[in-house]
Amino acid sequence: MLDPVTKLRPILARKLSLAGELAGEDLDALTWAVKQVRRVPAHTVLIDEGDRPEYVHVVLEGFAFRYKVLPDGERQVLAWLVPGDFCDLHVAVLGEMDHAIATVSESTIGQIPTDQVEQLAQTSPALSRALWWASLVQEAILREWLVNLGRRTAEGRMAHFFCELHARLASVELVGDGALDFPLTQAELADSLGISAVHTNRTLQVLRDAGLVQWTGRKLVLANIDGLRKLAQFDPNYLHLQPRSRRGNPSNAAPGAFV
Amino acid sequence: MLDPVTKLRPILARKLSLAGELAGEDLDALTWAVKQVRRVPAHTVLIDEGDRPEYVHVVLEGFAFRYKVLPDGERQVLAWLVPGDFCDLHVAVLGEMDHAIATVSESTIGQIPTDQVEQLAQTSPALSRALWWASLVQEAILREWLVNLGRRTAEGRMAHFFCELHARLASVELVGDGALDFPLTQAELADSLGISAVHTNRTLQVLRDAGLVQWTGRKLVLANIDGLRKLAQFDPNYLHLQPRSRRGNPSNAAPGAFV
DNA sequence: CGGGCTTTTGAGCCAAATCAAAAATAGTGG
DNA sequence: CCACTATTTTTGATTTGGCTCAAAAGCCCG
Repeated sequence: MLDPVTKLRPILARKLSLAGELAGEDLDALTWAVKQVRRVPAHTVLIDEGDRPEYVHVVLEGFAFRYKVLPDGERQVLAWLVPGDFCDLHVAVLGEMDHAIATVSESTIGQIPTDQVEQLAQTSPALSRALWWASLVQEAILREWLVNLGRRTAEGRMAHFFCELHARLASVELVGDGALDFPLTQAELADSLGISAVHTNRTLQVLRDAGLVQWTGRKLVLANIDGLRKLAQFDPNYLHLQPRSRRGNPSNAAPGAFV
Repeated sequence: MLDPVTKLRPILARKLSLAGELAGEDLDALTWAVKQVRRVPAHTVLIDEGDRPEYVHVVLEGFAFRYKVLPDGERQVLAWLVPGDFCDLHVAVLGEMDHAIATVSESTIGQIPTDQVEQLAQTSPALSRALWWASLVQEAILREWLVNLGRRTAEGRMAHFFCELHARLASVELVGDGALDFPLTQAELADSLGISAVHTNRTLQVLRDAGLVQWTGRKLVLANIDGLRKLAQFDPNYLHLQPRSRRGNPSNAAPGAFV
């Protein structure tokens, strides 16, 4: 279980540092704006379609996911939200939610009053920019998912999903030598990849038998990341994780940088 | 051909009025910020993956589209940009483009220097909010497309695409009794729907034979919108086009409102 | 009127869906 | 700690939606 006081700030810091430099005071202000830290059971709806939330939610521990359910009952997962991710930074502008968000695993969720976020953003351009960045990266991920569903086979989609989650969790230091938390069922994975649950199972077996991944309990091990990346045609550029000044490792970069 | 001076402002006005009230001065400021209005041929790349654009592009006439191309040559269209849509409002925050944008038809494109947009947004909260709204609606469309590719059949996808385009063009007053401009080839439609060109053709025939659509030349007629909406399970909520105070037509709404 | 797109058709094939049932796991309460 | 459920995973058999390859027909436009 997370200790709100000592762990909240580091999580926000790790995440937002990816957007660029951020002053300590800005981080403090954001940390203090988190009015509640709730412990939420697995499979709990945090925000439902049609809601007009008064709080911005931040995932601090555990996994949550965006999703939509069609009239015929089909469900599509739209995004996975991992520690450091904001759930609904900008709903206020749109008015009401056009999708729902729920936890998969038991999670710790921070809540910031919507108006306080707006106020903070107005006070600090750097913080505003960092929150923007977080929001735009989520949009970039959405675009890549569209490519995933539109133009990759089941194997490619799954491999891509694993690579992305690995990269995202690694960026907030939640990967211990290739092993990451993976509290999903195969049915939930299926709804993320746009394939059936049965086919998800069979596709998974292919990746397993090829020695690419191991999935035991709620732990996922990417046993052969290069193989997965190749299979997935994975290019992490869209995650915008590398410092903006150093993209593509140009020859004039300092040797050893970012190793 | 568009007359920059007399038509630019109305296009921006129609689009941004959907976000809520906007003062005349704000619109003027934005209009004046458009430094260039370019006439661009069909099939021209406006911004490429990896670019760091100095201008924000606005479509004034014609259609453009976002897309990504995979190493194996597969292409996925990520979004269609129609008159009033901004192409790259916020790339500055992310640094570089993770996808490309090109025209399909001959188009008129307005260009606003990136720093001027930022400055305008800082000066006018209302304008800032309107631009935000435009950006977030594009994200909402992206989410719905994910549902489309993940959980609808080819027929449903195509019907949904037609319904969406109709709604979007109608919102900027570009639909004349069910007929809309549709300058795509079937191959481009295929890359939008995540299906093959051949299957696109056959799916189209099904919709045509069912009397749902007519597509001749570059004009598309939705002959049976209700039928299309049903087939597509189309719910326009995600476009966030209705005034925020009046969602779902509650019983206390004035009779005849929004007819 | 000819050459390059775009659309259409045909035939065969394959990836993934569906339906159904068995095996394995994970919880839960006694 | 074990029996009893409920969920999750796995397997099998069959069907189908959509893909590929290839060629023909239709268009547009100089």
